[in-house]
Formats: sequence, structure tokens, C-alpha cells
Amino acid sequence: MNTVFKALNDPTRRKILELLQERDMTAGEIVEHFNISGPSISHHLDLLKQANLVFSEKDGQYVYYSLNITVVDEIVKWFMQFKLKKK
Amino acid sequence: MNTVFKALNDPTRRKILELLQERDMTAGEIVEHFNISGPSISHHLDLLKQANLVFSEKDGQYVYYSLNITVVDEIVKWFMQFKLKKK
DNA sequence: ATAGTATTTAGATATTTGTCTAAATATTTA
DNA sequence: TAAATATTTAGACAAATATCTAAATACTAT
Repeated sequence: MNTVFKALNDPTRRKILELLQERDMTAGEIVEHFNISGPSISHHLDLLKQANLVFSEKDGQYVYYSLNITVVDEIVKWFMQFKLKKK
Repeated sequence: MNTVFKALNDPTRRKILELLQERDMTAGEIVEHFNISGPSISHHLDLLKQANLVFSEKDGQYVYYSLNITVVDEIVKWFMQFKLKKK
């Protein structure tokens, strides 16, 4: 849970999630959407992976990134405790 | 949204939210739940307030803190985009 | 008014974080 | 095999963050 909130605490990483929500992309394609160096984006992708928010799959010289929605369930569940218990 | 994710990116602050979900508390009561100095907790409460995650109300020499759930709606909505659009 | 309690503000410090460039690794193509 | 392309790793650095102690502010009670 720590890694998830950490991963979400950056506008660039949240934007990456929104991009991947449209379609899967290679690291390079993701880089093109930002004015940030490749290595920096690579680092962001690593943090998203550590948080289990994205998958990565190598295909030749490319690496495809895609969303992993299963963790979103956990987060929403965490927030729901605040909605529910307040009467 | 930035301030919200920032506020959530700390275990102490998330614990404070969970405490307040049980009942409203004074700053001092909150401090008792942690091995962290009063000023540090005060700073955490300030960040939670900036994110509109908590209210504070002064009553005599005490300051009562309570949850503000309205922001939770926005966050859940943000996460829902990932649940919905993936077909 | 003085002393005591509750909380916040100020300032300092060590750690974490986001970014960069340069270099390394992996793959494709000429 | 050599050159080109895609991506990650390594190392450096400035900015942000969590924490502390000391001091300031605000209120209560003797």
C-alpha cells in the first residue's frame, strides 16, 4: 500500500497511468508524451511497476507497458472504509 | 488533486485518517497514538487540512480534528476511470 | 497576574525524490 | 560484424520532506 501511494504521488506517473488507460505503449512512446528524459521516465515506470500498477513485457527491442487494474480495487476498498463507517 | 495524493503519501497521515474515522479527536489525542513529537503531528495535520481531508475546529484551548469525506468522492471517481474504460 | 496546558510556528538537519547526462545492455538491420 | 535504435543502470545534484528542539501563541485555572 505504501508503494502504491508513493507511485501515485507524482503528476507524471499519474499521467502515465491515464495514457496507458487509453492503450498499451512502449517506453519510447510514453517518453514522447513528456518533456522529460528517457531515463527519468524509465525510473517512473519502475516505480509504477513496483507498485503493481503496470505490467511490462519485452517484445524484441521494445518494452510494452500496460495497466494492471487489480491494485485499483484495493485502493478503492481502502477509501470505501471512510464512506461506509461514517453514519 | 496533487495535495490529496501528497497528503496520502505518508503512513502517519493515513493512520491519522483511520483514527479520525473512528471518532473526532483533539490534536493532543492524536499525538498520543504515535511516537512522534507534537510539532511533527501538527505539521501532518496541516497537510491533511490543505488537502481538504480533515476539518479543524477550535474549542477553548483544544483543537478538534474531524474527517472531511467529500474529497474521498473525487479520489474514488479518479480511480473509477481505470475500472470503467478498460473493456 | 502567574503558572500550567494545548497547539502551532520557526529553524535546523538528515533522508528521500525527481531530474539530468553518460554509460551499459539488448536487439535489429545493413 | 558494425552501426543504429530502444531501454535501463549508474552516479550526481538540487529540491522537497519528515523529523526534531526551542520558542511563540492561546487559553484555563489558581
